[in-house]
Amino acid sequence: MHRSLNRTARRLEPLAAVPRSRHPLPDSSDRTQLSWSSPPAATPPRRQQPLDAPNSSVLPRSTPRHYDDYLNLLRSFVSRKALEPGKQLHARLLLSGLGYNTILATKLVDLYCLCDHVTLAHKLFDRIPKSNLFLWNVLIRAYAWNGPHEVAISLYYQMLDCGLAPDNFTFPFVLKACSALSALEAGRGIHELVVSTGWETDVFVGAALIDMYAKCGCVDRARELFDRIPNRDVVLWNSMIAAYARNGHPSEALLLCRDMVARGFTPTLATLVTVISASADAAALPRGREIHGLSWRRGFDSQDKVKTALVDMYAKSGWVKVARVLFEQLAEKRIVSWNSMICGYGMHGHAAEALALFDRMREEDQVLPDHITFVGLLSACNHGGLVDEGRSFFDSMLSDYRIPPAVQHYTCMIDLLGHSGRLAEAYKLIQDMTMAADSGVWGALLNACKIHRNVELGELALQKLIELEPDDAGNYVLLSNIYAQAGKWQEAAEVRKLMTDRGLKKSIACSWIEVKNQVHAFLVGDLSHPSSGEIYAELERLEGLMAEAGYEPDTMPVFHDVGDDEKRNMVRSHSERLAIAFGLISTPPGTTLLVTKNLRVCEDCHTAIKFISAIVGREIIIRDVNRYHHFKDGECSRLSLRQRQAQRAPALQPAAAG
DNA sequence: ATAGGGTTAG
Repeated sequence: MHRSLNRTARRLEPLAAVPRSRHPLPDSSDRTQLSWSSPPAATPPRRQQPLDAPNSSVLPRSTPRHYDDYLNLLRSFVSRKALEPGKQLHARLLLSGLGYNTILATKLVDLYCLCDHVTLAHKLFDRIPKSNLFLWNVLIRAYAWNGPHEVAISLYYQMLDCGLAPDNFTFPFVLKACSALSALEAGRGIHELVVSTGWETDVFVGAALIDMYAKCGCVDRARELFDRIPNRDVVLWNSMIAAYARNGHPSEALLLCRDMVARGFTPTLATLVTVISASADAAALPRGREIHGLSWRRGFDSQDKVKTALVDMYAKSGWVKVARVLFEQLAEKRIVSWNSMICGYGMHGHAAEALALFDRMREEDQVLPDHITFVGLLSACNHGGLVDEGRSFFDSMLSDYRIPPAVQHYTCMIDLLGHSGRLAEAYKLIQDMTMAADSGVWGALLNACKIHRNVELGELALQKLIELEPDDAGNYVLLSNIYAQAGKWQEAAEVRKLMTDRGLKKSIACSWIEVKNQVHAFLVGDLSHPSSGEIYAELERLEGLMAEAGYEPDTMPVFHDVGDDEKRNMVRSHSERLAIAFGLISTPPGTTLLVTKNLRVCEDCHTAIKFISAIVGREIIIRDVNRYHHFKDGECSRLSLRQRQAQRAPALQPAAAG
């Protein structure tokens, strides 16, 4: 009836819209000082009476004028996030009899949420009628933003139980909580309701759904949804681009960005940061530079966030010096920038530079290191063979910076100790861990066991790995190699059989190189490239020169059940070699080559590429799944075992020189 | 009255 008088009608709405039985008030003994308590049961509230209507007992304090004053005050508190005045007003409202007014209470809940006092907000929420969708939205939002995210989802279900239909605000909030938890099942259920309530094509709801699917790893679902939304805006495009980027599809991210520009959308800062990071992940320097150019044309390149993404991109593409130049240009160096540069040095094996940069960061004293800084430092120590420095960083995390080491830090330490042959120490560290060791930790130990040919510990690590990830073929392959190296052919074969019995296949090695803006990918023994003839001719030419220089193929990485000649052929046509040979014949002499490989570079290729770099006089950068290898003049930036041992020798015998 | 996307590691 009075629906057309929206404002008035809302203010005057009857209060008892939610049956009390569904939301029992806590008993009175439980009430805290600030609770929005209803009057004691002996004098039940006159719930059917409009709040600010004349009432013989509360007439002076519920005049409309009074109400508006409160509302205006609360509005200003919300906009200023003024918590203390809000609390005082809360107390006064309790006395004034406006304690049941949904709108005022909701504003107060809103204020408490915005001031990070979610507990207080929730207490208040529990004591007021919940007929108001806005009230639910505000509280769900608070938990979605600040956690615990589970509460946001459970509130959403409670809201449905109350018979309220979620709207275009509820969905993005609750979906954000699902994203944070990677709660795919809950997200799917919410999606169903989105569809049946007709909100699927709303850009806000759509973006939230895309984000949820992306963070649960379902890029394809995200894309289906994206395609179904007719009127997309920039944020929706950005969400989909980010969905590809975060799920390991950098090329799709870049293509979609191109598509977006082609359709007349102007990239925003978020677009550029996302695609720059995508091209960093793809180690796609030409495309990264193209986007650098685009950022420049759009006037975004001077922004620190773009610049930091570029630091990361250039570092990952092998241009560490350019990254450093951009890093120095930053107006303000925040933790992300320091981390990008430190990690950039670390992954290229420039341990000294990484450590020096960390020292400078501490001297400048503007920002504190975080857990990522330590991942970077530890991996720098790892790639530089600095075991004792790594140990001391690891110890200082907690003692100097109050950062408890997380699983990743343990993984770095196991890697570091393990690579250096300190297997017992590594295993001891796993046993001392304060949390459960994950597959990364055991994987690091297993890898170390392979390098140092420790069969017993390797078996143990593999047992753990099979429990944790029974479907990962790589584990079986590693153990099989350990057995093979120890001459235990029988066991090696059993592991291989176990793997095939379970229907597992090793992922196929693939390497790629970009030449003139085009990606050329190669599989092992690949003959499909148009230049295959020239590629294999080049490899043969190099092999002759390598043999003269003293190169001996090591066929150990290849399984024992293959004949020697075949082994030799398999090794010589490893994908990284094909990519290098193609790079050599299709770029001018002296050009640095950047090859990316989806798995690790095998030991034999590692040796072979050292020879190649010397023979052709080129710098060759290989980015494998773990790190970067810079091959130059017959050497690699990845220290050999002997070099590592030489480095730590002085530390082991401090007094000997005396 | 309330809303969505972006950078570092693993």
